[in-house]
Amino acid sequence: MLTPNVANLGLQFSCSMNCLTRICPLITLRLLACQSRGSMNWLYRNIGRAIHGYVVKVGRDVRDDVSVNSALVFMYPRFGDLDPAGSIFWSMPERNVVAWNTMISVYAQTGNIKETWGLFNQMLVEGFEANEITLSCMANSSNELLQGMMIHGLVIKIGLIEDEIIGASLIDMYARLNSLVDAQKLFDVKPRSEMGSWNSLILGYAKNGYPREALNLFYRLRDHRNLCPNSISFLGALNACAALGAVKEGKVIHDYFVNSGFKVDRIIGTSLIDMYSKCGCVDTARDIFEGMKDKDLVAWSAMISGHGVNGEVKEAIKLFDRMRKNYHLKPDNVIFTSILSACSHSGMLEEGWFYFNEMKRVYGLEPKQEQYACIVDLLGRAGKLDESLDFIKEMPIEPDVSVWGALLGACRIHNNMKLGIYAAEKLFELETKDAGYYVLLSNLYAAIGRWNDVKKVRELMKSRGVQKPPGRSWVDLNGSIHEFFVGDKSHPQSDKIYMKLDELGEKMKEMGYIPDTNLVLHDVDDEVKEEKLTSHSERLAIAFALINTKHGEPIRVTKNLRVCADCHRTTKLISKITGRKIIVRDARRFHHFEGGKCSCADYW
DNA sequence: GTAGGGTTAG
Repeated sequence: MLTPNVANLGLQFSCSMNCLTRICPLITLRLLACQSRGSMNWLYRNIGRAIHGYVVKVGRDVRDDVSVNSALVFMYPRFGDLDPAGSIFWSMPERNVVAWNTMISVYAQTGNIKETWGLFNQMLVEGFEANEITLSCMANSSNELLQGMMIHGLVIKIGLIEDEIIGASLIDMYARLNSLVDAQKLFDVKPRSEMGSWNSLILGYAKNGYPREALNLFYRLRDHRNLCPNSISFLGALNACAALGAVKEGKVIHDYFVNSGFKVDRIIGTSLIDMYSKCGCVDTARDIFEGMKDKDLVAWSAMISGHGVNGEVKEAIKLFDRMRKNYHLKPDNVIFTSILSACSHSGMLEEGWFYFNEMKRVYGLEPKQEQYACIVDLLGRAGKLDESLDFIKEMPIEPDVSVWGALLGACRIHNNMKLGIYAAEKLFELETKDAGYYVLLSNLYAAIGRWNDVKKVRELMKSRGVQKPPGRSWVDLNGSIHEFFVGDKSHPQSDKIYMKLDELGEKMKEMGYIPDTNLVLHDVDDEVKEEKLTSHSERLAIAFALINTKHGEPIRVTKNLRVCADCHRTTKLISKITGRKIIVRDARRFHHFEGGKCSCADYW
């Protein structure tokens, strides 16, 4: 029985027309129940549509009911159908705050920031008063600090600053806008008993580049006299471990979760898949994934990208095909992004194009910036730079920073100065604050010795307040983290580390290795450049790990920036010389080095 | 009835 009808939904009533309104709450409840995100999604979608059909037919009282309509507005976007939500909302004969909130939250969740703010303004103009849920949604869809502060001000003015929902949303907002100090301040003045605030701040730190702080806060909560972590707190902690690549710490937290009596549900399961994948333990992630009873799109998504990011493209594609064949799940933009990026990082040009076309043809999904960037990347890495530019020119939407950035990255790989500089100009017109792009352009200029332009890029960064974080690499040795900066000599074992690097350097030179000094960003002579290169943070970390682990044991290193081409070559050689498996996770992906080769096949 | 916690490229 695949097509539900009203009879089997329990909505057949024998009541006269004037008591029709009585069934509205029941219909509303049924509609709201249609929001499973699991593998039964398709069935609920059919049920929801059937109920909607019934609502339209049964009579004006039901058709015009505010709750019923709000529930419909709420339901459709859960199935990815945004249009019906908008048209239902606008054709409602009367609306209340809940109806407005529902529509605002739909726009906020789908990232339509302009529409969200427009709706919010109109709601106020029409004389409705914002409540805690409205303002929580608005905090959510503030993507600039000024907007956020305005909402914060409004919260104070309306007298809702004590509200727990709002407190958590504001913390979340400040963290997302990279204003962790403000987030911490809000947390500090809140009554500490509010779990919402703890969780918001733990997640805020974890997701916004401060994983260590997230874990510290999580441990404070663990040791708290009156409170203990709930499953959301664990999400934050696992997220932080994923960001750190700290698999041992992650495993301890995983065990702690289970021993505390929590059940690994779909959400924690997905988070575990993500954590283990991002720590390079794809097998463990896979075990958890296979053990999950009801996998939804997000779980599949996490596992597919887990394979992709670890260089296992074939596995990623196999899994994607399995998902489409065996389940009634409709892939979304996120899954396609993972698949496309996996293809581009393995140079699978044809496959990438195939999936890009399939997105629209089979699933009716409109490609977004992310997917366009993937294709630009795909063409660019394969050396088809002109085709890549043509592709950008034909895009139906205005290319954003990520698209131009992908072209710039490809130009650097293939040393195409002219096009690279063009891409960079386009990129910087968009006023990005992402330091990585400035470094790319700077590298381009440095490679051809245009030091004046290198200086100009630096000045541009300064004037725009862009800061390049210093390169850091770290190793998790028996649960404690050892961290290294470029040229770092502060570690107690520093002498041994540099001796190890010298020893490896000699062996590498015997194998014909010549350092690529183009990659050092300073206007200095070659000897000094070489010295800087040999002390890149990941090399220090690798040498440290070699000294402190048993022979044959794999080495895991995490780096905050992307690994440079020279370190990549070097690590390949070190894996051959020492016979060790070296797993490096950089800011973007994994490199599994073994026997002189890397899983990324030199595409990254 | 409406919010908040899992997945995404460059």
